[in-house]
Amino acid sequence: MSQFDDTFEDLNSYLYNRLKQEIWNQVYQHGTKLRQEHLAKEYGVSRTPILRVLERLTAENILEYVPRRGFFVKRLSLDEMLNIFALREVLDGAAAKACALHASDEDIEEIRQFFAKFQGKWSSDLEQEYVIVDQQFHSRLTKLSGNKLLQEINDSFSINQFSYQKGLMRPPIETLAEHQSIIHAIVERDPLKAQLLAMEHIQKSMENIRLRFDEHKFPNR
Amino acid sequence: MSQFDDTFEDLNSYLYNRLKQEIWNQVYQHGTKLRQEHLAKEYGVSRTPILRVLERLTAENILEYVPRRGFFVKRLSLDEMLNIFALREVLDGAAAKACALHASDEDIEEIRQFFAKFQGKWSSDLEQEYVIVDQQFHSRLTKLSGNKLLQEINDSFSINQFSYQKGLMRPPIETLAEHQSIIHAIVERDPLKAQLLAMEHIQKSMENIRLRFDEHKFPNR
DNA sequence: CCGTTGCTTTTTGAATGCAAAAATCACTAT
DNA sequence: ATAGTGATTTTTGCATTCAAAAAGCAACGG
Repeated sequence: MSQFDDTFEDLNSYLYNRLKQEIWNQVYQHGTKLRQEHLAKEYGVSRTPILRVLERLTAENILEYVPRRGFFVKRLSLDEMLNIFALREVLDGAAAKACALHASDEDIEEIRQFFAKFQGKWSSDLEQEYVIVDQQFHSRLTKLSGNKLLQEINDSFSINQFSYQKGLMRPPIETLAEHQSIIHAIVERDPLKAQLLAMEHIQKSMENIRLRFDEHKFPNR
Repeated sequence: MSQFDDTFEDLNSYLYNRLKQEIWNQVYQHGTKLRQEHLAKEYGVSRTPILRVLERLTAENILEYVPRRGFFVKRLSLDEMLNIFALREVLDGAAAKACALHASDEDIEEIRQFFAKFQGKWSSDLEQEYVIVDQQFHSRLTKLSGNKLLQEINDSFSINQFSYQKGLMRPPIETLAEHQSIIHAIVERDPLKAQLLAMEHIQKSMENIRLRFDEHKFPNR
């Protein structure tokens, strides 16, 4: 795995990946303060390399830094969540458009196969797998757009972490159809259509968040 | 100025702003290696706070970090430049749309006045001022969109630094008209039109970069 | 019972020290 | 000259230290 390479290559990026992963996995809850000494002990290093990582994750908007107080796992308000989706709308739109324009035929063929295994009946296992493939699909489109900035932005600002949280996803049946139609537009090399469909796709997810929030006031915090 | 507040508030953000500014002002050329000791002496501090800042600017894509080698002022290739504009196209589009939708009447009135002083004849002074106002205009739209993420992204990834570099700007006469029509669409509360015009506006700047690059191979090594 | 005050402990911010890697330079041999 | 080699200097990476700020806590008074 690439995580192992990082281990030997460079302590800094190893710690970075590890902490980011643990935040992702909710080892540290939203709002938690990350004490430097604690992390240092946990990872068997001193505070110095920890601080570098904290600084970096802060710049990526995954942590929040309050001078003289410390670093906290960022807790997202409804507004911030909606902002993320408003952003994803245009980013994923741009990625889909660029794919339709620039991706190679082989890459497009690969995309076409992405959801092949989800044609039959749904099972609980399959639904779980779908969440992963969904995420891979979006990240693949971003990659194939050829715009590295798009990738970097998606990795920052908690965008990916947040978008695929448990409890926020729409039912696969809904989103599968949307994914298929985006793929279709890309296969047809119709940039505008791909863009608009990708944007609608995210808009609907955004609407979903809004609804859930209104209902349960969110089981978070 | 807010820069002064930062000075007294927090060494970290003071150093951050200062170094960022100096990179902006080309005190350190693209590609230059930033030696920690040198910066520490320059700013009269130790390497520790410097390192934090370097780490942060790296996450913002303004510096490049090579393990065991150091931090370098990032040099942008043509592709990276075009990527920035491809991104700005959708970001500024989203901002303009959000303004047309959500900005208050007072804020819109303020925007309407932005380019009032550029109605008459052009002078060299006025052209210089226009560059500033241009930048303020775009950043104002982003702010009024109400989406903080949009602002943060524009501040990161060298997007703003790069977009308003000397030598990349189009003639004011061209862009002024485009700015006016974007403003008009916002005043009319026409989100779609505002979005499309903003996107076209950036597209044209992108085309401009491409042309310049073809011509002179760019006077940037 | 709650809030305030002052003391103790914890945690952060920044400087310093030291080992290891990288860069530089001088020297040699081709 | 040029390429290659080894010694010296510089620079980075990480640990440690210490002062200053913040958090925690206990005694006190309302």
